[in-house]
Amino acid sequence: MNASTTSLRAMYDRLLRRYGPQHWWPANSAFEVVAGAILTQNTAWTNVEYALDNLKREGLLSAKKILAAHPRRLGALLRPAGYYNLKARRLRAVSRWWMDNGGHTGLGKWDTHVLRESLLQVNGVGPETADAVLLYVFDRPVFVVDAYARRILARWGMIGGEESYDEIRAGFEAKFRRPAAAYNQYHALIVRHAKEACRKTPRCEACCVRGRCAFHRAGATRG
DNA sequence: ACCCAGGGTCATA
DNA sequence: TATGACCATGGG
Repeated sequence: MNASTTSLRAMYDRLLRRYGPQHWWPANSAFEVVAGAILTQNTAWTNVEYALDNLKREGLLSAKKILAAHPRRLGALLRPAGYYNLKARRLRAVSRWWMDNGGHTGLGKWDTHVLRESLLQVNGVGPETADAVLLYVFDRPVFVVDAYARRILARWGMIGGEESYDEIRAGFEAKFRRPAAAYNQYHALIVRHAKEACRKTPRCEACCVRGRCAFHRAGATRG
């Protein structure tokens, strides 16, 4: 991570001033965050909401109910989120993990590193999903490196863009040591900024690594 | 008709 | 270790 450009603290202050607190993760329970983290993999959040609404309506938004549900039925409810067969399996896997380890109460007592390694053993949970759960479910001070964060850090000149997940994460955390609340806020602000700015300006400063980003390519929008 | 979205796994070389 | 195929829907 290249610190020669803008400081992470300065960018954080600017984003917070511009957008205000973001109140993430949108959910009514800890397990809903876990489910959302799986469902949002490479998927627009609006589609995830449809699937989460389906689960709620059917009373299936808990680890226990998901494990008890027929895989066929679970898949049908997840359909709007895409990859629904895959995600049905992943949701089951993470539900099993959740239940076997005492849910929010039991897992909450674990050391952060141990918790992360355990999450990574679950099929369908990779580094980003694991970090999202650590941060938004268990309030651990970790930086979630999603596609937006990668693009923005590249746009800010802090990374080249080709670095590994763990490299970016470690670099960020080394230069921005804060309580979990700040990492929570930062990640949410990045997503907010990337989405918002990218849809309103011809050459946004949020996600365009060089020149126009994919969203602004000819034909994508009339920007 | 194309492009994209809050990734991860698995097979192959 | 590192690429590539695969997973699939809804919205711009």
